[in-house]
Amino acid sequence: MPAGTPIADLYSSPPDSLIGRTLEVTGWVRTRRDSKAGISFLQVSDGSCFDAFQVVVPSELENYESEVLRITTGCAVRCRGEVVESRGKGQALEMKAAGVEVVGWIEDPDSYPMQAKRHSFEYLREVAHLRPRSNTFGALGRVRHCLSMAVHRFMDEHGFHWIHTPIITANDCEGAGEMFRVSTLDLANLPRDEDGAVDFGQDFFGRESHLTVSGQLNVETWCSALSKVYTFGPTFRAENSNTSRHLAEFWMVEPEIAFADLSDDADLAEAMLKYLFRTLLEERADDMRFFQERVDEGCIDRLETFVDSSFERMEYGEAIRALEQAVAKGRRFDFPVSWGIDLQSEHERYLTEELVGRPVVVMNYPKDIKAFYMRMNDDGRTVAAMDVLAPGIGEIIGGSQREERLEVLDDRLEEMGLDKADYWWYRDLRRYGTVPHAGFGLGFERTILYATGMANVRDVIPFPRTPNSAEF
RNA sequence: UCCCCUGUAGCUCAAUUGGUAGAGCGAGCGGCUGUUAACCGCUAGGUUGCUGGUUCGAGUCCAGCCGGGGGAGCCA
Repeated sequence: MPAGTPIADLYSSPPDSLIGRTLEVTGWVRTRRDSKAGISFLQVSDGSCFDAFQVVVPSELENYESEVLRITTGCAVRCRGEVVESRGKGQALEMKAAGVEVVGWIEDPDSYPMQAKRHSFEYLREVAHLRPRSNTFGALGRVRHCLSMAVHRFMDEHGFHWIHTPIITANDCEGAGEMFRVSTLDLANLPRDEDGAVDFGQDFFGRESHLTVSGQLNVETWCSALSKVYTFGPTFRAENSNTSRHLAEFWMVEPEIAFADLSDDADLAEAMLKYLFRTLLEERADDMRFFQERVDEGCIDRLETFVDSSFERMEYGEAIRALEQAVAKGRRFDFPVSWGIDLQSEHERYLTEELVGRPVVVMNYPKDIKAFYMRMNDDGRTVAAMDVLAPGIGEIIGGSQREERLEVLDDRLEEMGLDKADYWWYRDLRRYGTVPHAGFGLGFERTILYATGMANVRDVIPFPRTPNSAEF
């Protein structure tokens, strides 16, 4: 019982090669329209491309009255018939059905959650199991896949190796935010040590373990052998953050390159993003056209401009000066601007949305606001860190050159009150054949937001996990 | 975690200063048409998120709880 010819194939093949052929189309009915001239029209979608395919059903079919006229939005069907030139406008080809089998009915059409009408994204989140059947989410599914494959293709073509860094980590030293605990202990009856603390020695791994917040530390080890590596997988943050750009479970691309500095890192970020967006424009033109028409009319222009222009690069110090100049001209910010501050959302927005008008890379931040592993610059007060800021989204990439000098790294660990012993294998990389290297993390969902003009990360991942929300 | 907004039919929303609910879309039926966001007519559909309070009377006011959204922080 194989599926029918993919509808994408019907649209990508020359019409002449299809006309006159008898074949099958399988999918879900988007709409049914009847003509009392004795025919019905079914728009059948199988998700292989944006467009549905029109099936013309003559009333002569033996199940026309009994079944075809009862077909509603959402029914699963198998249609067999001859491909003919369409007599109507709006499509070149259509199927003249010789048989229509209703494979799956809609139990109660009146309460079917995915009716043939516009739905709000908020509503669709409540029916995440059915929302893939909508135009928008079908398009997002194909776009997400396209970008995923483009990540791997870009990396592969540039000599990178995909490293499957662990999801579970027993290192309590990743540093970036709250972590989800992984445990097999009986929560109702926790083992205690003599001090009354939970005895994690009895836990599955014999120590505390968590879900990873980043594959970076692990992937650095493989970078120090295979030179060009990356991770691409889920990461987890137990932060209680409730915004349109945060998820508790999200996907991240993390390249790491050896014999490289921050400038090489920014070059890589630029080349990769351009490749991703160029691929998207080429391979999912149908879906992007939809986003342009219904979601964000500027999305295609934005990507085309991005692909054709170079990154705007800016030193942190320059960014501060630009903000101070804006203040001098009367621009108001809630948070005061001075050298040394971490940029607030409003500051980032100003830089990328107002000052530059497209993504901007801010480089070399004050050391006190950045992580221990970022490389100390010669000025002694900044580190080789970079953030790529995008309009409407904020930070889409965070990266840095890593500190490859053991003494400097140790100083930083001490300065930040971290225990060297916890980082023994990370420090080993600096003891044995250490090398300048750099990398970054690209937020995959935020990238999709930027590309499509969607406004909320919960809508660009199939099953969003956020505080208090893990249905489905 | 903090601040703001919000919760009425399957969905999107309306309901004057508190007087016990309406429309559009969707659905069902009928009409019309090679239709395509089809169109026209009729019909069905609601214990107004939950609990309590004020009042002669609560969708409307108050308190608590639950859910949704936006923003902040954290970051990707």
